[in-house]
Amino acid sequence: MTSAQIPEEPVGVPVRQLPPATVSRLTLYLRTLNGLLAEGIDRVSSESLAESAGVGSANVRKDLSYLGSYGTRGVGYEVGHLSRKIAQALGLTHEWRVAIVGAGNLGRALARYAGFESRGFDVVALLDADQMLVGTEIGWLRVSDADDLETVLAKTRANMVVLALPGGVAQSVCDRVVDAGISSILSFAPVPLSVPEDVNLRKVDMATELQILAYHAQRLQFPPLDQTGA
Amino acid sequence: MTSAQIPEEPVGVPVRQLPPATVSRLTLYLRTLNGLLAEGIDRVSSESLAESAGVGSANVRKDLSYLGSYGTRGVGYEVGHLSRKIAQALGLTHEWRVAIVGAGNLGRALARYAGFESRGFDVVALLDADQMLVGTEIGWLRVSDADDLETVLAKTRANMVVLALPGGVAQSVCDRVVDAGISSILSFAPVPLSVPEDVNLRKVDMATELQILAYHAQRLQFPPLDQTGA
DNA sequence: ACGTGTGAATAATTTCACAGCC
DNA sequence: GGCTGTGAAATTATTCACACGT
Repeated sequence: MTSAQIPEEPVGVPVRQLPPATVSRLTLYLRTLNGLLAEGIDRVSSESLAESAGVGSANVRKDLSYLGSYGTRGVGYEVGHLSRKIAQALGLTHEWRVAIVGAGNLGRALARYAGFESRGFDVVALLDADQMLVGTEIGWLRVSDADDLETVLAKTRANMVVLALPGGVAQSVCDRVVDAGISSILSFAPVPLSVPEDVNLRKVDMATELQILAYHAQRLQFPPLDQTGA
Repeated sequence: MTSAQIPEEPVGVPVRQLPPATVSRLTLYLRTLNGLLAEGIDRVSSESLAESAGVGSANVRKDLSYLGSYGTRGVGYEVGHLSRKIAQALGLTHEWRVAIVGAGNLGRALARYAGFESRGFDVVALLDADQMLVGTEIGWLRVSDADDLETVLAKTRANMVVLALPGGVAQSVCDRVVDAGISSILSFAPVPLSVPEDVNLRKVDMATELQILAYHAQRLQFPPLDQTGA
């Protein structure tokens, strides 16, 4: 039983707009903090947060300062408290219901990915257009028919959608998702998608990441070749 | 103590180093260009590249100018040529052999992900510690025993490794991979990893992406209560 | 005309360095 | 002594605006 530590601040959302670079690092800090929590460690310095996130400690302190002054000078940060503050700033105190469209390899992997549940994202639906898959159980979900997209989204009150489908159909499904009123979309489709301005679209492309690695690897492994193109 | 800092490079040769932000956008342009190629479209403007990448056109032109002047004023860029130039700049003309460690849901999804092959990455091995999986066929690969990691990496001459495994074992496997001489690692493990400085590690965390979405969604749906004092 | 290429201007981000508090 | 919090400086990235070639 946790004794009364820090009085829960009556949510004031004292946070203004955070710099995008800060937002993405906050998720890294949060991950580290939750790991520390699990280990029972309750204090942490900007230095060690910095190390596990791979950034400088001044950067960490600056990021955290946007949330307010939750550290103790000469001591560090209290893990539980900081974790809660970051979660709050990121909007993770709300309930996020995620529908995954596409029950192929990736969609199935995502549907069973424990990391979602454990971090406050509730996977409420898994859809696919393939009639062979519709109705089958994957993880704890039954695959719904992608034809019923709008109905399923409404019924499950999903407020986020993950697109895990082939490039060919991504844009049309994306359009339907947008029309259904979803404004937060995470796409794993390896194609550019366009959405209205008020819709938030993030893209993850595994091959892209490998390409960036390739660029750096090339620079490490191979001497600067001179290639004056024909 | 590493003192690899170069205070200033008195270059006489054109600097080959690309800004990190440019490198990641180049992968987006490349994706678009390859799509255009497939459609048989052979010219493109910075404006339309910009649109599909979601950036400004001046940004595109600046990025491309680091590679040289491959556009034609008043006309645009020749799709095939530009595609090749970008691929070359990113080091995609080399042969990249990727070993995937972890044949769980995600590892399997990655092993069968067509996007790798089609973009010049050859998946040469899939490993797992689970004896139930070792020896089974996934996609066109037979799962190798993770105990034989070093041997498999050597035999397949893998030069990149993708970690698709649970957080608990990620660091130890990562260490072994590094010891085996791999210096380009893409991790999907939802934990911070530490590697020597000369090793290139990139991290993709699906939950992280959802968290960033959550932040923006929260700001859309629950407008910041404007109460600085009132 | 049109759209690239690019220096110059602006904005964002990171790093420095040190005052302030425990 | 140790470590946070934060203005100021440095660095990096984006945008502007227009000259230039086709």
